[in-house]
Amino acid sequence: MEGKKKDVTIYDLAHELNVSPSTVSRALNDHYSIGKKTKKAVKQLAKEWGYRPNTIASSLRTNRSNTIGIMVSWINRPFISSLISGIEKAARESGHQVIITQSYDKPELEKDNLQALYDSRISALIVSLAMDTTDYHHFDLFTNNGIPVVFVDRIPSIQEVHKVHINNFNAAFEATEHLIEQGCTRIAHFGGARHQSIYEDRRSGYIAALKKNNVDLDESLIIQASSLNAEEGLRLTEQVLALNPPPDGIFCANDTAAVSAIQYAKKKGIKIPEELAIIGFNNDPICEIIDPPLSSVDHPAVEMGEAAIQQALAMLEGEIGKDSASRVTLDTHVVVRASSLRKG
Amino acid sequence: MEGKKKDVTIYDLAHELNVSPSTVSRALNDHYSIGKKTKKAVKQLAKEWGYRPNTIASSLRTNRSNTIGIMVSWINRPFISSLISGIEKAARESGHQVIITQSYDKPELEKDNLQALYDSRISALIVSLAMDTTDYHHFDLFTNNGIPVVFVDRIPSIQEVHKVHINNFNAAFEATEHLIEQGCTRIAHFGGARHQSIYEDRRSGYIAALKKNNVDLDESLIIQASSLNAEEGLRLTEQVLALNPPPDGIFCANDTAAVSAIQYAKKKGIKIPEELAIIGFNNDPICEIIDPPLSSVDHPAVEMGEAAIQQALAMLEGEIGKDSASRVTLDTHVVVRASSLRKG
DNA sequence: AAGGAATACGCAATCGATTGCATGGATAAT
DNA sequence: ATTATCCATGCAATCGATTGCGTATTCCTT
Repeated sequence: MEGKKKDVTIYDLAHELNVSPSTVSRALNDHYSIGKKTKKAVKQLAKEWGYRPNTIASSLRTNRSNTIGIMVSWINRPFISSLISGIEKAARESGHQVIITQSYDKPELEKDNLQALYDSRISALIVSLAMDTTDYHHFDLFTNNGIPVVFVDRIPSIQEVHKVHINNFNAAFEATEHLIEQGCTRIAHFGGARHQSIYEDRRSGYIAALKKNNVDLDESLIIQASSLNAEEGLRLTEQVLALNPPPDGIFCANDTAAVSAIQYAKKKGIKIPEELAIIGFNNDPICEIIDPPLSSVDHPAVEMGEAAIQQALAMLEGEIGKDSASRVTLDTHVVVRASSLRKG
Repeated sequence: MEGKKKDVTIYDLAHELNVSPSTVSRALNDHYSIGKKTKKAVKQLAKEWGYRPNTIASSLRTNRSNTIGIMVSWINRPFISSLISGIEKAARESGHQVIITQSYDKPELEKDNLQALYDSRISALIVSLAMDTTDYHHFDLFTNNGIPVVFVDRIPSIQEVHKVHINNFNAAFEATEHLIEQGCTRIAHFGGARHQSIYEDRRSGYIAALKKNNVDLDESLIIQASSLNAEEGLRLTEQVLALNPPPDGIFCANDTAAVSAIQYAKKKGIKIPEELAIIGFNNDPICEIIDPPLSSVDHPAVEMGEAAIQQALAMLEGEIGKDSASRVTLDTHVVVRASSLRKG
C-alpha cells in the first residue's frame, strides 16, 4: 500500500555477508573462482531478500542489453502478429525482452526506427522490410558494430545477410501446379512489388509451374501490384476478368487480395471454383471464413519468429559467424479448400 | 564494412570544446544555466559528430528507462494487435520504446512477465488482463514504486486503478436494442467469464435493453462461456438453437463466436437475418468477409492504445495523481450489416 | 559603489554491476 | 623444502550521463 522499498543491490548483500560486491556478483553468475559455500550463502540471501539484478546497470557495463529489437511493417496483420508472437515466446524463454517498432511500410520511418533501436542498445535485430525498401545501408549501423541482424520473410535481395524465410519459389510452384491439376489453363497471377524478393520468387515459381506443365504464359495475366490490399484486389480482378478470354484461375500472392477476388467474382455471378479457381498465400484466418473457403499456402509464421530468434542468439553466442550469411528455409504446404477444388 | 567506430560520448564533445561534461549534458538538455553560444556550439558539434545519448547510462542514473511495458493475452488477435499498434505509434511519437509480453491468458505467466518487466525498469505499464486473472496484487510491485499502471479493455473489477475502456454496458445495450428494433423477441447472449468486467457489463447492458423494451428475459438464452473461441461458438449456437422455441437473435460478446454462429446456422439452413439475426462485438476484419456480413460493435482499438499511453505519460509527468484513479471511456457504435438487418 | 540577482560553468559523487589485476592461503608436485 | 597451481576473494576502475553544490563573472539597481 505505501511501500517504495529501495531495491536490493549486490552491495546490500555484500555488506550483510561481509564479502565484497565483486564476490557477490561472481557468486550470482556462477563464476568458477567463487567457493561453494560462498555461492550458496549469497544465493540464499539474494532469494531471501528478493534481490533482482539491475539490468540497466549490467547493460551499461557490458554494453549488452538482453533486448531484441523487432521492426515490421504493421503489427496488426495476421501474419505479422503471429510472427511477433513467435519471437516474443522464444525470446522470453531465453531470457530476453522484445522491443517492437513499426515502419508502416515507409522506408524513412524504418530508418528512424533503426536509429532508435540502436540507441536502445539492442542485442540483436529482427526485421521484416518495408515494402519499398531497396537500399539496405541503414543496417550497416548494426552489422558494423557486431549486432546480429536477422531478416524474416521480407528479406533483402542481396546475399550477404542472415535470413529466415520460406521457399517462395516452391510454394508458388506448388500452388500454381495445384490449379493446373484442377484443370485451369489460363491462370492469372497477382503479385507484389518485384524488388521484394518474396514477390519476385513467387512470380518465378508461378512461371516455372506453367512452363513445366506446358501451359501458355500470357504476360497480360501477370500483375505486380504495389500493395495488394483489398481495394487493389478488386481492381486487379476486374482487370483480368475483362480480358478476352478471361482467366479460369488466379494465384494471388496474399490472401487479402484473393478474398477480394472471390468477392468480386461472386458479385459478378462467376462460379468459384468451376469458372474461376482461386488460391491465395499466407493461410490467414479469413481463409476459413470466406465463402467459399479460400485455398492458400500455409506460412509457418510462429515458427519463423522462433527460428529468427534462434539465429540471432546463435550469432550472439558466436556459434554462427557474424560475417558469413546463414539462412533458414522453412517448409510451406498448400491447403486446399473449396475455392480451388474442382475434383474429388 | 569494417567499422566498429566507438560511439561519441559527452566526454568526447566536452574535450573538443574545452568545457566540462556537465556543461555538455546540460546544454543538450536545454538547461537554463547554460549560455546560448555554448548550447549552440555543443548541439552543433553533437550533430556533426553524430552524437547519440546513451539511454542505458541515462536510465541508470535517473532510474527511468523511457520504455513502456505492455502485457496482453495474445498478440495475434485483431483487436489486440491494433491496440498495440496504437500504443507503439503514440509511444514512438513521444520518444518512448515499447516492450511487449504475452500472458497467453495464463495468470502465472502474467506474474512472471510482470517481474521481468519490472526488472527492465519500465517507465510505465499498460495491461490487458489474462482471462482468468482475479487477483491483482502482483501489480502492487509497480504501484508501490510509483510506476504508472494503466489497464486497457480487460480491466480489473476494482475501482482504484487507472483504466481506458469502452462503455461496455452502453455498447451491449445498443447492440441488443438494435436486434429488438429489427423485430427480435427472443435474443440469446453469448458472453465471456463474468469475473471479467467487460463481459459482466455486456451482460448487464443486454439485460437492461431487454427490460427497457419489455422483452422477456430467459436465463436459458444467456451463456457465459470460458473462452468464446470458434469451437465454443459452434457449440453454444447448437445449444441455443436446440431450445424450444429457439432464439430469433444472438448478441455475441465477440466476433469470433458470432462468425461461428453464422456458419452453424447456415449449415442448418437457417436464414440469416430473417430467422436468426446476429450481432457480434469488436468489428474485426472478418465481419466484412463472412457471408452475410456480420453486424458488430465497433471497438476503437488504436485509439484505446493511444489513450492508454497518454494516460501513462500524464501520470509520469504528474498531471494525474498517481494515487487517484483516472478513467477514459471511449465511444463505440453499432455497425449494422446484413447479418442483422431485416428492414430498410 | 556596493549588494543582490542572474548567468555560466566545473567538480566530483552517483546510479549498480562487471572485471582485470593483485593478494593470500592451501594443496600438490618435484 | 620449494615451486607451481588452484582456490577464494578484494580493490578499484569502468560504463556514460546526471546533478547538488560551489565559484566566478556580468549586469542591474538604488
